Amino acid sequence: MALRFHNTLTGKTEEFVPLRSGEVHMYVCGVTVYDRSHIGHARALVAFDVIYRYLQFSGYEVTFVRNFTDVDDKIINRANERGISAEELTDTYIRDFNSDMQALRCLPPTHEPRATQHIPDMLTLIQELEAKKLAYAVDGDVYYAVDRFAAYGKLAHRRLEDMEAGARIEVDERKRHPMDFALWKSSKPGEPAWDSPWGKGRPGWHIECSAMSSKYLGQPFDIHGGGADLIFPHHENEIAQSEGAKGCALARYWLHNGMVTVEQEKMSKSLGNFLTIEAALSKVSTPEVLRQVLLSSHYRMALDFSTQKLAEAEKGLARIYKTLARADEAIGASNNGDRLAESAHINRFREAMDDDCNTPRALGMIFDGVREMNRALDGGQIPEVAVLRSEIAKMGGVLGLFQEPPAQFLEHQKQTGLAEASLTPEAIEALIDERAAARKEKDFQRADEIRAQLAEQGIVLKDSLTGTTWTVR
RNA sequence: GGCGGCGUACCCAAGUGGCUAAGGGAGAGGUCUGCAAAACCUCCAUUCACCGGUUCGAAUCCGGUCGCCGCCUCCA
Repeated sequence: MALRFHNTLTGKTEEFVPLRSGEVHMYVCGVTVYDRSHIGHARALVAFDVIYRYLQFSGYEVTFVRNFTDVDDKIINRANERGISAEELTDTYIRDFNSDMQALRCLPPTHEPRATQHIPDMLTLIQELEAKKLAYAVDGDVYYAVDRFAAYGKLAHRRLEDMEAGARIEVDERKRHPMDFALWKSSKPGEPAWDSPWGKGRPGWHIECSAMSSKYLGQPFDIHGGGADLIFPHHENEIAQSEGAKGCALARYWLHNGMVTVEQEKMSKSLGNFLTIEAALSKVSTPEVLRQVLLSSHYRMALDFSTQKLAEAEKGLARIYKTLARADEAIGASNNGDRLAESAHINRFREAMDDDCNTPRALGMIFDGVREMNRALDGGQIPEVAVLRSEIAKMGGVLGLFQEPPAQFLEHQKQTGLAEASLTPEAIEALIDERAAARKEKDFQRADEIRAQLAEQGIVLKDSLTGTTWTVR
């Protein structure tokens, strides 16, 4: 089966055929850097990171562009509040963003352009629109004339007339049409400003994506992605700008991820229910746990975030890593199953991923593989184990999961759990020694007392031929 | 008001015309163990919000009802 994506533009799931064979050009809307990124951003970033990885896995050469919006009202206001420059503010949050991305194992895109570094490209584009009478200037501002673009509303599947009816639109007398949007805004004193044919000012929000996407990817390009909340107006306006100016399509496949909700409500600052990536990561033993949660539901569905989901993902990941650790021990460092032909697992994984990047189904395949691997381990079938181990590594590579050495993951989880318990490893070891002595004396009553005592404090003992080891919870 | 989506077991979550409704978590029993843990095995939805219809056959298509969510304003 061929790779298929759900395309917002057509409302259908379609086979993916890139413009140029073997190459994919993809643009994803990044973040506005005026604050820490939250788990809603993480959802979008991870979703498209997996799509990026899977396209590469499928043999495509991918050019992936993701922007930083580093000029906008929120940035200016926040910088003023703090008495720092907009640039200082955005530099700080770009650094934080990068560290979040690294933690979440998101691969760096091919290009990460910043809006402020592409002002001339935007000015050129606005002038093209003005020349085509798709834009008009009023007192140093420039607006896009939506009713001059016949296809306006085609992405969001709305008609201009319908939007006016119930919409909460601020009436701006200077606009020719209530839905007209700013391409260029005149600046007040003290605000970041660039020279333009219309006087000092700064770009509107949507124009940067139109300018930067075509600059790095050409037009049309293959895939344009972002959160579902960007469909209207942001992406609709990008289409109006780019297609209006160039007379050809902007992008062919429009992909949108679903929103993250908390207790059934979308995260937002006003509701006070947003959770930063940093805060979410502080609740888990390793960042992969958050990534696992994010990939446990299909990228287009709404995802209701909860600490329960984190806990379940933590257990699921631990199950996988435990098996991988067993496998690595059984196989030994030298041996590997890479040379062996791909088996049914990889093919079923591909089928799941080909189906609009169905990561929950793909994870199901992986858990199937894990069970099979444990069975092979129990049965001492090492060659089978080696093949499965290599397959799971490959599938994990596409999802950006199971990338840690298993022993390291398990140790990490142990440490995290231990931090919540009130015991030191030394104290635990001492009790284990005492228990070992008791067991040697066949004093099982005392031995069981120690087990129970530790269990009460969340420490689980595991006896084996080589001695007793412990884990948390 | 317009547009879009969702409602599947105790919880999470795939499946969108036809073999036994994936997978994970929780729970129950078993194998193993001095006892445990882990792992494995078995069980855990004759049923997919509800009501009609189409069909040889529907969770899946069509119509309607109820409930929830998102967008239409800055938003990933």
